[in-house]
Parts: sequence; C-alpha cells; structure tokens
Amino acid sequence: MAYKFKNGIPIYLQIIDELSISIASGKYAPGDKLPSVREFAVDIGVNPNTLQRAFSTMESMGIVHVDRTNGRYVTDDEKVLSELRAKLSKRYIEELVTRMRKLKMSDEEILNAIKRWLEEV
Amino acid sequence: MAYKFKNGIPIYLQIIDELSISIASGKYAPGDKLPSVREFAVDIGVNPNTLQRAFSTMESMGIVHVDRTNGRYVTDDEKVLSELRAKLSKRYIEELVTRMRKLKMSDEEILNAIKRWLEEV
Amino acid sequence: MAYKFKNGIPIYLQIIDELSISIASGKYAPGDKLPSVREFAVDIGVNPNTLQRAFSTMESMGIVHVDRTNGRYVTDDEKVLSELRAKLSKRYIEELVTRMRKLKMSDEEILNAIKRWLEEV
Amino acid sequence: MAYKFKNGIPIYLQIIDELSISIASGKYAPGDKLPSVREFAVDIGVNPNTLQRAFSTMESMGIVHVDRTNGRYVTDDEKVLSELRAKLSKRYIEELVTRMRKLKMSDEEILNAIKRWLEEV
DNA sequence: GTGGTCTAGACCACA
DNA sequence: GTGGTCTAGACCACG
Repeated sequence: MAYKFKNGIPIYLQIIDELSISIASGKYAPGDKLPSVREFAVDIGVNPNTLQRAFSTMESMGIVHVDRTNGRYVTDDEKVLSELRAKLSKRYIEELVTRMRKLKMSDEEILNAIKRWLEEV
Repeated sequence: MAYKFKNGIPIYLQIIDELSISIASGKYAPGDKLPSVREFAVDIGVNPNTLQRAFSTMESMGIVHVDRTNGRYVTDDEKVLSELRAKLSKRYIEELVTRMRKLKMSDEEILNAIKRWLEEV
Repeated sequence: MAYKFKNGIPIYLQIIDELSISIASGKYAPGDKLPSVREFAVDIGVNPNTLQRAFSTMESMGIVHVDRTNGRYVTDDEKVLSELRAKLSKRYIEELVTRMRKLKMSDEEILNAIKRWLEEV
Repeated sequence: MAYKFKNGIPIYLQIIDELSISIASGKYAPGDKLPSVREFAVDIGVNPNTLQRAFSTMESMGIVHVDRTNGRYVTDDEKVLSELRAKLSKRYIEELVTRMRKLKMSDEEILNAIKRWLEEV
C-alpha cells in the first residue's frame, strides 16, 4: 500500500483519512490489530512521527485504542464505527452536491442524475 | 490562482481537469479569452510546455479554440459544453457511488442518504 | 530509414504521415511491433520527444497501441486500418484533382487521362 | 511567393518544377516576361546562381526563351506548352497510381474511387 | 529495457 | 505580443 499524498494538505490528516476509510469499509475489521508504527511508516514512506500523530489523533476520536505492550487495535465499539461511517458518507454527499451545484444543477436534477446512473449501470 | 497538484497524476491532466471544471461551472464563460500560455504557466508554476500540452489537448476535445496570434478562447458550442458537464457529473456520481459502496451501502441506502441530506440542509 | 523532412511542415506531422503510409501499405503489418521511441528517434535523427509526440498522436487515432514497458504495436483493428487507407486514398485523389484542374482539365478529361494511362502501361 | 524546399532534392530542380507548373497553369501566360534573375532570387530566397541554372535548363527545354537585353519570356509555342502540360499530367497520374497501388488497390478500384470522389464533391 | 512526463530554453510564423 | 515546434536532457513507473 503506497499512498500518494496531495501537496498542500498535512500528510498526517491524509493518513487519518485513508485509515478511517479502511476501517469504515471493513478492510481493517473491529478488533483487528494494526501494523506497528515503524512498520507502517516504512510501508507508506513517511516519518514515524507523522504516523504517530495520525494514530494518536484517531485514538482521541475513539477509532483505535492502544494496548501499551501489544500495539494498536481497531475499536469494536459499533457506535463509534457507525458514527464514522455516517460522517464519511455525509462528507461524500456534501462534496458531490457542491460539485454538482457548481455545474448549475438543481437538487432535483442531482437526484435524477444519480437515479439514472444507478439504473444504467 | 496557485494550483496544488497531486503526486502521481500527470500535471497536464490535472490542469485539463481544473480548467474543464472552471469552464463547465461558468468561471470561464463561453467565448471568454483564456490567459496566454506563458502567463498561465508562470501563474501556476509549471513549464510553458506542460501548459501547452494541456491546452492543445483541450483544443482537440473542442473545449477551447485558438485564434493564432490572439490567444485562446472558451468554445461557445453549447453542445460541447453540455457534453462536458455531463461527463463531469457522471464522474462525480461514479466516485460517490464507489465510495458509498465501500461503506457497504446499497443503492437504495445511497439514494435515501442523499435525499435526507438535501432535505436537512 | 533516414527520412528527409520538408521545411515548413511540423516534423511530427510528417512522421505521422510516413508511418501511416507504411502501416496502410502493409510495410508494418497489423500487430507488428514498432521500433522503440529512442531507437526510432536516433534512426531518423530527431529528438525522442518529437517522436513521442507523433506516436502518442497516432495512438489517440487508434492506429497504434502501446503495451507499457514492452513497446508499441500496430493496431490489428481492421476497421481502423481500412479507414486509414480510405483517408489516404481520398487525400491522394484530392491532390491529383487539384493539380489537374490547375492544368485547366475538366473532370472528364481527368478521368480519361487516367484511363488512357492505365491502358498504356 | 516564398517557396519552401524539400531537403534532399536539388533546389534548382524544385524551382524548375514550380515554374513549369506556374507556366502550364497559365499563372505565367505565353509571351509573359518573367522577373529578373536577381529579383526572383531575392524573392524566393536562393542564390542567383541557383536560379540561373534553373532558367537555363528551362531554356534548353524550350519553355522560356531569353532576349539578351530585355529579359526572359515564357514561350508562346503552343506545342511546347501542351507537351509540358501532358508531361506534368502524366507525372501526376503516375504518382497517384503508385500511391494507390501501395494501398493494395487494383486499377479498377482506383478508377472507381476517383469517380466516386468527383461525384461526391 | 520500455514508454511517459516535465523542465529549460530556443526559434519560428503571424499580424 | 500570440501560439507552435523542437531540442536536450532529466526523472519516474513498470516489470
């Protein structure tokens, strides 16, 4: 997994994003152990400190928790996870709507376009 | 206008993207004159050749046309423009659906989530 | 194969022309591998970028396709090839007619002259 | 009239060609006075000697004749002119046929293609 | 090794 | 001044 990062956005935030999505989508399941900071850092080519920051932020969000001696684990708190999914889904929708409105589409047109797309494919 | 470019995607493609969106959204209106290659290149901090490539690709797509010695202009062919908007809107929808499906949402759930979001806001 | 280029016409266009003819005439058969960009560039004495441009333009026309890391190949899409031949033949005819008309020949005289030539030889 | 010359073919031959065509097509009419060597040479950007050679070759072909003190004139010998036209027209046809045969077209196909083209346009 | 991209900078034609 | 072309040479991704 070699991430490509955008310029202009702090990398640790981009990592939080990627990880959140991986967890929300079940790639990392509830209770799964995450790779070690060092290992992970090498994997994606960033400084361990950057990753450390990403992890501790996610910890404060309750998405991962740390077992001092054993490593980090994905939370198995279903409430936290469903909130995470809701947050992501809202963000996605918001982004879509913003983009579509820039194309001068009304809410109704947006909905219809999506319906049509889902039917076509 | 200082663009930030993603790593891993050719800059000239990103420029095409940005410009296409600006045109589709009306930031550059049909018939508007675009900045000169050199001016634009300095503006966004890339080599003139890179921009040249972006521009001439867009020309072959019919989105802009060139008046030699005078500059480049946004097409006023409404058909091309509406096709452009359709292409962008499809891409946006596709991206949304892909993301939502990763969160294990069914097509119906996706539609409902959007409806709810549009009503709430 | 050392091409001589006309002044006043972009080299990359002349290369496209030469190559198109070679392909249409079967000198490069459908599916044949073409020389690598660098090799070809040295061969005909132009900068690799110039050749790259010619090749990628031909790719967008569907005449060649690229197998990344392996090289470029002549398409084996018979439809594209016959379109190419039709395009070339039209161009040739157009040039002939233009020339003959400059000699004040009518369409009928042109046709007759060709018939006579074909019978004589 | 600024000619563009091909590399690899003697310029004086290319000039003969251009001039022959101009005369055959009536751009220079029978009996017309031609520009002076020096004037003409500057016009098309070649060395006067090169032009001199072109002119004297054409003189030996009977296409132009020289009046020592007055300059060069297009012949008004209709026989020479019609032979010139015939020569050019044959050359054009030969070139067309050669090209079309490279595209694997039979004589009949060639004739049909030309007929079709003349009808279409 | 292949193709793809990018920069730097030059020269040209046009009007 | 505009866009268009070309060269020289570097770096990258892929396998």
